[in-house]
Amino acid sequence: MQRNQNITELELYIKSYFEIASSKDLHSITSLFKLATIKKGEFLLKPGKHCQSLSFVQSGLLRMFVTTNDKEVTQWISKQGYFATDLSSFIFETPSRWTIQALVDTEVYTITKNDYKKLGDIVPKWAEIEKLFLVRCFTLLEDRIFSHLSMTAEERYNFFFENHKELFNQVPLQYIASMLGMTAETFSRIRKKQLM
Amino acid sequence: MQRNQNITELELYIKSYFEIASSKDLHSITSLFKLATIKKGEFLLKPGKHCQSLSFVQSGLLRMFVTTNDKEVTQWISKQGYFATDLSSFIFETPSRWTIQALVDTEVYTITKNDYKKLGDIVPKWAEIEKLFLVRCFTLLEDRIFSHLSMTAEERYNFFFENHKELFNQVPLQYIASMLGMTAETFSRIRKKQLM
DNA sequence: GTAATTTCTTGATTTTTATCAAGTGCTCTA
DNA sequence: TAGAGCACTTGATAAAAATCAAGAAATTAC
Repeated sequence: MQRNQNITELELYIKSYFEIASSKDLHSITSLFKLATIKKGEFLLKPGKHCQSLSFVQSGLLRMFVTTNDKEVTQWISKQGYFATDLSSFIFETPSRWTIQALVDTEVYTITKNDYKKLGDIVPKWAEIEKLFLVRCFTLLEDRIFSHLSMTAEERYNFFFENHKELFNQVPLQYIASMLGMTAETFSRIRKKQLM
Repeated sequence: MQRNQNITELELYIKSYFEIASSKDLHSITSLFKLATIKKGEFLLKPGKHCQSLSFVQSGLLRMFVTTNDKEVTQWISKQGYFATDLSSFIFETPSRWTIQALVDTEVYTITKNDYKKLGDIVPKWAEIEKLFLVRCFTLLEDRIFSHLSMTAEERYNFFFENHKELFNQVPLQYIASMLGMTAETFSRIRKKQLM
């Protein structure tokens, strides 16, 4: 029962985005994802390693970041219903550039590279589903670039706040600041302004 | 002869990035792309339209941009060996967000949505090639976001200059400035500094 | 529950970048 | 070849954002 309920998030996700998938296909896909728990502070991926898995966040939060000489840059925070991986490393089997770390105890449905490769054989429409998924991701990144070309820090703050309110009291704000391309101080001042 | 030489760029591209494709597959793919010429100033795509085609630049330059109330934002400039399309519109058949316009007379190899759909049936490994292509694009965008999270305007200028020198005397510089997320004035000042 | 650590805020200051306003030079065209 | 439009530069100024330095507040560890 608990098990069924857990799998629901991932199934729901695929179902809602890819109507294309039949119930049978849906089950073929999700059954290859294994539930795992990552404790707060633990790492799902470290830079230089080959990323061997693709994870779907069932609950909790994962942060993807890079540490350069002087500073740490947060690229993305995956909340419930989002995926986390170093896509390039996962697909091309190159060394990973990102660190992925749990911000809180996090439940993930994880598929290994090996099982991932099987999907094409098992699920007739997998190629199509995968394509649609990748294009969706591509478009999100395109939008994010656009936000840096056309918006001020304050506009990016507001836009992100509208779409991810719940993160603002679950995540150290410095990480959101970094992800939006501003310092923690600037973030703090914008935040104050918006709350008044 | 001329014809053979022309097709080469696209074939070379696919060949060099996707070793996976056999000569036969290669020809199946490229033969669906039709050569077309877009005169300087003409449009390949206008916002609101459904993007019906994917184009590969054989020679010339295409600019992808958005016009908002107050300003025009250049998202990308496709030079020889690059593709141009509104990917989201092309795949999901939604209204396009971008304008794509030729900066100079431009030769493109273009495939229609209809023909594109056939590729999966004609080329056994198409799904794999397409996936690799999309992941490559995804990674480029990821890098671009990272550049906005971690670099100053000057660093972005230098990085782009290193990788796309030839654009600097082929394209109105204001477009490159916009694409890098800075004003034409800032771009001009950085440029002066680098030339001295 | 208290100390230690981390996160967040605030103020002062500097740096970066945008904006505004001219002016120069180039290119295309008639 | 004159002149109309662009594209680019330059300077002065304003605005945005970063940096530096304390402190306050919250969280974690003991």
